[in-house]
Amino acid sequence: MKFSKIPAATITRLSLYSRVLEELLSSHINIIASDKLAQKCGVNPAQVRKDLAYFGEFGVRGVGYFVKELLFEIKKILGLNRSWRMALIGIGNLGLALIAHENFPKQGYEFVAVFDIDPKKVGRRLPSGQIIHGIDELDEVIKEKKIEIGVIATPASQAQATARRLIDAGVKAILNFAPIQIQIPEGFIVENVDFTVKLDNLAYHLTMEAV
Amino acid sequence: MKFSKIPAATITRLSLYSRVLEELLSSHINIIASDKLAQKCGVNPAQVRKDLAYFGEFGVRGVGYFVKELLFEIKKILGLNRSWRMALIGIGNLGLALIAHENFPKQGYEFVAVFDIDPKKVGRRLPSGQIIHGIDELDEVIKEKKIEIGVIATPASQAQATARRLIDAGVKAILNFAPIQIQIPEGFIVENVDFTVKLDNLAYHLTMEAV
DNA sequence: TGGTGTGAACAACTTCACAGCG
DNA sequence: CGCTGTGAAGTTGTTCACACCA
Repeated sequence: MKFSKIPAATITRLSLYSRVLEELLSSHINIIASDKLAQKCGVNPAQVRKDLAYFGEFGVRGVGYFVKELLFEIKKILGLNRSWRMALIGIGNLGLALIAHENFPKQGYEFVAVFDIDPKKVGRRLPSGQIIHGIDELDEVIKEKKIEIGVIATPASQAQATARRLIDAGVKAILNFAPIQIQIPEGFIVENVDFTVKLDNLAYHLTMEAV
Repeated sequence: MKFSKIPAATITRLSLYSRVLEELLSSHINIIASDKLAQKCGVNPAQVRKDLAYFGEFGVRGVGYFVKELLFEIKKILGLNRSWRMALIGIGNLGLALIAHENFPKQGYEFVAVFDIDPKKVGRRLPSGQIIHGIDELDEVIKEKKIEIGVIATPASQAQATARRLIDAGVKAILNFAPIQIQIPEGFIVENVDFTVKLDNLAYHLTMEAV
C-alpha cells in the first residue's frame, strides 16, 4: 500500500471500475471476475487485478469479486464516500451545462458557489439556486463556504489569473476546461478537460489512416 | 518517420505545442527554443525535441525553431490544415455548449449536422443555423453531408447505440462525452471526454494528501 | 476447479548527455 | 558558442504465467 508508486492511470481506471460496478449493482449482479470487469472497461484482466492489489485483497480466489463490497472499497479509495464542495468560475454556455450536469451531484460533487466577471450576470440567481458572485468576492466566498475544488470554465485568457486567485484563496485542486496549460505551484493539482486536444487526436488518426 | 511507433502522448503534446505557437505567433515572436516551449507546456525540453524529431528536422541548431514554420508543420501533421465535418448527437445543455464553443470553428471543426431523439426538438432551427434532425435520419444525413467525426453528447444509456449507428453510417472517429466506455470495432477511434473521471482523480489526490 | 494475487519478463515512454552543426 | 537531434540509460507502466487458495 505504497501510495507514492501507484500509477496515475490506475486511479483513472478505478474510476471506470466504480462506474461499471454501479451499473452491475443496479442490475443485481453480485459477483464479477476480473475478466468480465476488464472487458467492460476495455483493459487487460491482469491490469484489473494489479490495480486492485495496490490497495488490498478484495477478491476471493476461484470466485471473483463481490460487486457491492468492491464498489464500497473503490469509492473509499477515491474519496467518493463523502461529498465535495466545488466552485464554478465562468457562467457561459459550458458553465451552465456543467451546473445542469446530473452526474456531478449523483457522485457527491456539488457546486456550492458560482462566479462570473460579467457585471450583468452578477447577482442573478440560477435555476439551480445559486446566486452568481462577482470575481472580487472569490476569496471571501471560497473561504466562507470551505470550497475544496475549483472548476474553471472561463475563456483561456482569464484561466491563469483565475487559477491564481483560487489557489490564493486556499483551493488545492482545479478542474480546468479552458484550452490552456495552467501553471500552478508545487502541491496543487490541475486536471484539464480539453476538447480540442481530443479532436486533434482524432484528426491526426484520420489523417494517418488516409495516407 | 515510422508512424506506428509514435507515442499517443506525443500527439497530445503536439496539440499543446500548436496552441502555444499560435499564441506566440500573434505576439509576433518569431523564434523559440525547446526550453521555452517546453516550459510553457509543462514538459521536458528533450521531450519537445524528441516529439518533433519523429516527424522531421524542423529546428536550427544554435538557434531554435521558427514559430511560423513549426506551427505550419505541426498543423500539417495533425491534419489541421483543412476543415473537419462533424455531427453532434444529443442537443441538451452540453450539446448546446459545444455548438456555441468558439474554439471549434477556429480550428476548422464544424458541426454540419445535429441530431436529437426528442420529437419536440426535431425540426427546430438552432441560433447557429442547423436544423435538428431526428435520430432516424442519422444514416442518411451522415452520408449525404460526408461527415467524418461524430460527437456523442447523449445520456450514457444511449451512447453505445448511437456509436453503433454512427459507425454503420460510415463515421470513423467519435468524440464521446457520455460517461461510459464505448465498445467499437477494430479500425475505428473513440476519444472520451470524461468529467467525472477527472474529478475522481482530484478527489483521490485530495483524499491522499489529507492522510 | 477456477480465478485471484504477484514476481518476473516485457514493453513503452521519458530523460540524460553529448555529438554535431549552424 | 548554443541549441538541436539522438543513441543510450533510466523510469514507469503493462502483460505474462503460475503459485496459491477458497
